[in-house]
Amino acid sequence: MAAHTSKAVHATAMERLATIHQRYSSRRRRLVDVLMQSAHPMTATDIVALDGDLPQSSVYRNLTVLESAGVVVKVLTNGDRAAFELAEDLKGHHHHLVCTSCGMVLDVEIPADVERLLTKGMSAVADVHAFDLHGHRLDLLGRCTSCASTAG
Amino acid sequence: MAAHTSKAVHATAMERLATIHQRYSSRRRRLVDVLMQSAHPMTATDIVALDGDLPQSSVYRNLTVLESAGVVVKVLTNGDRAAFELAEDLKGHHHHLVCTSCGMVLDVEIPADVERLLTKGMSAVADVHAFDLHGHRLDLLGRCTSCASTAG
DNA sequence: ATGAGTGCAAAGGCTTTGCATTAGG
DNA sequence: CCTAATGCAAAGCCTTTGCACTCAT
Repeated sequence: MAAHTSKAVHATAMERLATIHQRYSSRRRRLVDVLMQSAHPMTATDIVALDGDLPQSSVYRNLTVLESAGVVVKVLTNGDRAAFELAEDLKGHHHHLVCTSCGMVLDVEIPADVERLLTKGMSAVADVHAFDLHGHRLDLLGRCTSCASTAG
Repeated sequence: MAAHTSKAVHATAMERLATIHQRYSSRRRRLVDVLMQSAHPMTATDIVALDGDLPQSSVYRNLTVLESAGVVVKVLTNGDRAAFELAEDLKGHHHHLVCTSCGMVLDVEIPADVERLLTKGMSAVADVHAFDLHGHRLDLLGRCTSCASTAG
C-alpha cells in the first residue's frame, strides 16, 4: 500500500503547496508526518490528542490548506467529526473498514480484479448520468472484532 | 429500485419502531413520507425547508429515533451536514453519485455483475480482518453536470 | 521589511437537550 | 390517566475566524 517513502511524500507535499503559493511550514509538515504514520484517518481531535504541541486552530487551518493543495483528503466516517488522511496518490488507493458500532476506521485494500471491474462499472454509470467522475469511495460496514465480542 | 409501496414502507416502519418500543407518531410518519418521495438523501435543513410544519428539534429527534429503529440511515456526503435516507431494505440497494463541488447527492444503481463481484470481494477482505461485515457503501465522486459546466 | 503562518480566544453553525405542554394508548 | 412525543428556547460541540504576534524570505 505504501509505495512512497516519507521523504517522497514530504517532497510532493511541498511541491503541491508551492503550486497554490503556500509554504510547507513546520506545522504542516508535522501534520503530514502524523497522517503518514497512521493506519487510519484521523480527526482533528485525534491529532491534537496525539501531538499536544499543535493547537486546534492550527490543525484545522492547515488541514484545510493541505486539502486545497491536494495533499490530504477529508474522510467521512459514521461519527460526528470529519477525519483526514493523506491523498490517494500519496498513500495508495485503498478503502475503509468502518465499525458502525464504535466508529473505528481501518484502511484496507480489495482484490485487484474487483477493483478493476468496479472502476469499469462505475465509469459506465457515470456516463449515463453525464457525471464527470473523479474517483470513488468504498466503505465496508460492520462491526470490528472488539465490538463484536463486547456486545451481542 | 422502489420495490416497496408507500403502504408497505409505513407498515415496516411502524413495526420496527414497535420493536424498540416507540410509537409511529404523525411526525415520524411525515418524515418517512418526505424521505420516501425524495430521489436523494436529505439533510435536516432540507426537510425543514420542504415541510415548514416540522420544527427542527422534531426532525433531528425523530430522525435519530428512526435511525435506531433501522428505518432510516445517515448518509455521509461531502458537505458539512448529515443527510438521511430510508434504510436499504426499504428503498432498495443503491449507491450515490456525489458532487465534490456542490455536495449534491444522487441515487444510482451499478450493474448487477459488478455488485456481485464487489460483495464477494468484500466478504473475503472482511474475513481477513475478522470483521463482521454487514454491508457496504459505495460513492462515485466527481462533478455534476451543472457544476462541470459552471466552472473549470 | 513584508507578507505568510501561528495561537489564543471569541464567534458561528449544526445538532442536542431541558422542560413544560400536548397527544396517543 | 400516564407515559411517550412535541416544541420552543437554551446549551453543546466541532469548526471557523479576527486579530495581534512571530517567522521566513
